[in-house]
Amino acid sequence: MATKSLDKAQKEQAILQTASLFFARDGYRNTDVQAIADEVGVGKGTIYRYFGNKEALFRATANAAMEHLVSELRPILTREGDPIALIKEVALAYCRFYSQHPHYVEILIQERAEFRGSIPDTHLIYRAKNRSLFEDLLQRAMALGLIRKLDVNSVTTAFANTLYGTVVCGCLQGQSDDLVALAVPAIDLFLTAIQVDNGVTL
Amino acid sequence: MATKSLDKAQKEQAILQTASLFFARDGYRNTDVQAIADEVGVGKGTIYRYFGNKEALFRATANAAMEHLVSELRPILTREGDPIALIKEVALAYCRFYSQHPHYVEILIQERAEFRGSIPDTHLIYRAKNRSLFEDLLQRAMALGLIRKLDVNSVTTAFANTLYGTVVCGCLQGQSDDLVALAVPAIDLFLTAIQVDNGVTL
Amino acid sequence: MATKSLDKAQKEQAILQTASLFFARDGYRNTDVQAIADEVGVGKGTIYRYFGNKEALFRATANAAMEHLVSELRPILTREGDPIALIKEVALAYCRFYSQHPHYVEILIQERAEFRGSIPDTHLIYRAKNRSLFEDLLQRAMALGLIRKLDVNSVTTAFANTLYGTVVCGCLQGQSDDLVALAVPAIDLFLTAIQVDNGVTL
Amino acid sequence: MATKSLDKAQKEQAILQTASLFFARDGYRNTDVQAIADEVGVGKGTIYRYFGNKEALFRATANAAMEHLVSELRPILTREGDPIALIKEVALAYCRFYSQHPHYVEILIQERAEFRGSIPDTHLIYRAKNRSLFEDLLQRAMALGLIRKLDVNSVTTAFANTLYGTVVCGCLQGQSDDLVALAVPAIDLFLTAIQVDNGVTL
DNA sequence: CATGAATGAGCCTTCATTCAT
DNA sequence: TATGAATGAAGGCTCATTCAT
Repeated sequence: MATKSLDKAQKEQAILQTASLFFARDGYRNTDVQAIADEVGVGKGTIYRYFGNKEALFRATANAAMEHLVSELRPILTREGDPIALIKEVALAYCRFYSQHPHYVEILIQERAEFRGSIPDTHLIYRAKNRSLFEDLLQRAMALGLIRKLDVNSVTTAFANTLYGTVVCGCLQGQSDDLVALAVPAIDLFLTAIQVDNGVTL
Repeated sequence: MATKSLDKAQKEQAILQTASLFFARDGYRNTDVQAIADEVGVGKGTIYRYFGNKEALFRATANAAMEHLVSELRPILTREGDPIALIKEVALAYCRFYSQHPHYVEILIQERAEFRGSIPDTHLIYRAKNRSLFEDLLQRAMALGLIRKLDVNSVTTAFANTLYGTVVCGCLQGQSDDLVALAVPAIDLFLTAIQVDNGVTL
Repeated sequence: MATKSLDKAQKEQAILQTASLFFARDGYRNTDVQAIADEVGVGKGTIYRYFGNKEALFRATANAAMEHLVSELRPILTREGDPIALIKEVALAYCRFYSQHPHYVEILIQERAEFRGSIPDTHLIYRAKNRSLFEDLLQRAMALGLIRKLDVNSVTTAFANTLYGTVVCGCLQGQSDDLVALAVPAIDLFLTAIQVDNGVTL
Repeated sequence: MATKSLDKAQKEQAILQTASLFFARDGYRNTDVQAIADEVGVGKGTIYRYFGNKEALFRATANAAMEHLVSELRPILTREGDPIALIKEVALAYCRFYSQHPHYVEILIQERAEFRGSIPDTHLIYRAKNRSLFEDLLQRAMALGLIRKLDVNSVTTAFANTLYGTVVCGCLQGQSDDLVALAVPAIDLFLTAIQVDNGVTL
């Protein structure tokens, strides 16, 4: 055949892709590196050559998942426009992302389960790296008088945790294909709570 | 000596307790049943006699954790009084519980990681069994005109997911000893959102 | 109940009986002493009190089987009458015995399989103890001129091995309920061969 | 070194050979796969790679034994010449084979003891596959008027069982190095019985 | 005497990782 | 550079035996 073998980058991507699916479907510990190699069509040694060991391979999949997520959310977070609308939009995009890639949720759970404590959670690293963008949105909304004076940090954490809880529990309950619908009430409650004129001081 | 050895129930509890800590600290797959036996001071065979196999032992710890949680929340959920106050109280109790028993969070994560799909998640079974009590509180509050007309089911789910996300992410970030403080903003946002006179229609 | 528990001898017999069936059905190594105890309805400790250990229990079943066999064959071997007829009769009785108690065949195989070499085979001990009775029959027949001059020892061994082979292979092939029919041709060939007037010198 | 390690087929043979000896000497259940690996000088994993599991390894030894036996008997069974002489020759070869490889007898016993019923006995499978060759010899002898009119099937079974009984009992009695001498009387009795001019109708 | 809970040595099997080709 | 055969540490589970009650 013409392209008998993929080039290095393509092969790495193929391994990552397959590993991701296997880790999500079978769990980290139940996934045999050999099975990934067989599925991709490379030797087991190649995987070790590319990724060093099983743990590193796994982490690479977790990172790729988060990179993927960020690549979808960043454009929204950095877009001009009504901050309230953007907050809603990014929240929905977050849910839609996991709805389209439910195995990423499993990856996050697997990571925590297997490596709890030994290294910082990839999910939280990415949250930390990007939360300032979300906080900027809140600041902007506050400056425009669209939302009440709130502790931006606490509210960001609360919202992030709410979305996380919704996505994870939704997937656990087999509603991964409808995470958006599941999240809408939670998002609306959040927006309701932060907006002005509700006569309540938080 | 008087109490040379524990009675059957005590021994079972001791095994469950130790298993719980080991599973939480090392993960399900990284925990050697022998290590649990050694720590408890019984033979490995005794553990197998009591629980059948490693998986059953693990599930027993997950169940015990949930029973424990329920035993703390039920009295609040079934208490008379201001529903809004009770909602807040039960949410705080939920967080306090996990703050005091952070390893239970790990147990839930481990369960999902290892047995995803093969059996319904213990956490969700318990949530399902007890959610009607929470919904009753919302209904009561609604009847009293304390909160807006909302879809009780959706709101319950949203709130449960929020608390779950807060607890899990809090533990992941090493803030397990202060889950209550972490949750307060989220709880207040929720209460703000559902209460009347905020001029917003959900 | 009146006879709440069996007396010592009865209990020993019951254990032996059950052990025999279990060892034959499941094999020595696959038989759990606990299972025997449960089936008999006694404590496991009782079995150990009566028989010492699993191996001794097994040997006791092998011995009982052989005692049983001998108790059926002896009367024939020691009976007066036509030696040729008695030879045939004892051979048929041997086969009939195993046809009626096919699990004894398994016991013999199990014994050999598990204890090969470590102790003399029960089956062969009994054969040795009783072969002189068979040889007496041959001597008698020879003295009466009914059979040719043969080496009694060799012929006895040859016949015993033939019957053994027939019984064992018959059972292995699932023809344990018809060992007699299977043996008749072999027995007749044997009788034909040893009798006079066949013009052949062995 | 030139032949640093054995090639695949050689290694498989070495494992089979060693396994065969261990299973025969210690019994199936008492043989530790690790011990075989150590003796052969390979890792335990290698054995599992080659044979899958302990049972399959065992069955492979049983099959190899039978293939070996057949490879020795077939040339005789298919040779031209005096059928009576060939019958005697093949019988002697059968005994000589087990005399030279007495551990194969143990393998057959072990197989039956451990797997009774769960799978057809290897020994009997091979007997079934090759008995027609022996029956052909009998037919030929009958056609030539060398032996009486007999039921070929019954006689074949009788003879096979006789040889089996002789070999097994011979080995059990520690006479494995002289099975041929042990069998000669039985073989001669058989040949005497089937040949013509003995004035008896079976 | 009888019991059966407790024990722990023993063994099969898996799979991450290595390294000779 | 790619491969995949070989490795062996690790761990789940069983069950004969003991002994306190």
